[in-house]
Amino acid sequence: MDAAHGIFVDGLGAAASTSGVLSLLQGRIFALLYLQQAPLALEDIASELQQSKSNVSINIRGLIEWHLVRRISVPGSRKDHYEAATNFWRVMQEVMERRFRWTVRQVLAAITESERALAEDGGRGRGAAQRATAAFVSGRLAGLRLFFTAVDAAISAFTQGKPVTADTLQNVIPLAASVPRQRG
Amino acid sequence: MDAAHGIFVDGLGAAASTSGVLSLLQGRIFALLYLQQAPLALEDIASELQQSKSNVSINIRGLIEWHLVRRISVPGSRKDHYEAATNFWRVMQEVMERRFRWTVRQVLAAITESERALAEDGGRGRGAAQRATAAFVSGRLAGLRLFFTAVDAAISAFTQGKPVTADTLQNVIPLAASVPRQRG
DNA sequence: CTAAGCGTTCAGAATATTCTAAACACAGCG
DNA sequence: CGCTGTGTTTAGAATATTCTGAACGCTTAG
Repeated sequence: MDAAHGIFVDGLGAAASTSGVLSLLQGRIFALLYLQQAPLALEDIASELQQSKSNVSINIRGLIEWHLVRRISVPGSRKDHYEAATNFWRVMQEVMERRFRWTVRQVLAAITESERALAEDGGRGRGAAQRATAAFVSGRLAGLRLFFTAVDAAISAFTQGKPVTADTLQNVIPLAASVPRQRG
Repeated sequence: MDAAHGIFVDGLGAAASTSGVLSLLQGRIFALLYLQQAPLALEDIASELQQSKSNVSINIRGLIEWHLVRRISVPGSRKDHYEAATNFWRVMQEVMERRFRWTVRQVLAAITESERALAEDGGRGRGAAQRATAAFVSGRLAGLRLFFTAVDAAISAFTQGKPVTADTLQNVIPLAASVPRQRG
């Protein structure tokens, strides 16, 4: 591996490790493959990056799931070979859907569950103070739902190639709990 | 903490832990504060979530940096109090800039460094094969740069409230290294 | 049918991260 | 002044993650 290649592998590895999507090693594997004209065998990747085959095997599976790497069969050889994919837009769609949107849905699900628990609880507590608290909580949940629903819609539009504006998001600002005096 | 509150805290904790932005505990802290009418002291948060004060202290610092929580001073008390912020758009801008965009810049920096190393190397190797390889690598780096530059611009536009379309991104598809025969 | 080559799985080692409790620093009160 | 109640720092414990090498199963060459 020459100098440029080494720098690229290290750089993408570092970027990947802070991405929240790929591991450091996955970044390195992709970088190695991306600058390669011919597909590489698992063993070649492992030795080039000084990692065990098992580790490369596991990490490369993730890269394939993100559509960042393709497994291809090379005629003369029994080994699996791999090459970098270059349709980055496809990868981005995948990340948007499977990671960001999934997290958004998790939040929405939590809100829904909390609202249900709150409603069931309404049959119990009776005091005026308790009703006021419930109303406050309900309002807060509604505010968060509004925002995350908008985010969900924005991601959906973006991945479908439609233009996206932030204006819905910008205007979702529930009232603060108190008038804060910021501290120095 | 009542049932609805508990569900919300657990749900946001789970969501946060897979977000790549917040830790599990940060998700829980925010959830706790968000459903609270009055600001809470550090100690209250720690005892409610069954964590040490030091741990809460460290995690809450991150929440403040993301503008998800505000530190406020309560007249009667010497303790620091905290309340949830509700300007989620602001938070999103921050995350876009400080996390996504930063990763994008890391990739662009890696590309630039690699290109420089490649150019310096050009003064050395002389064979036709070596020149062809260098040309290929150069093309690959250029392709990646194109895409990530577009992503950078898109993030920039989005955080400034301008509409964003994916069309630039969709069309950045460098040629594959080989014509792959996909394996079953 | 056997043996070799290959990728994957798995138990445990190596490493990184998260968390705690004790020590510390700093403020306000007596 | 010193004492008390704060938040922060820090060293190390607890936990989670990543990595390795051996074992396994599958395929194919001989």
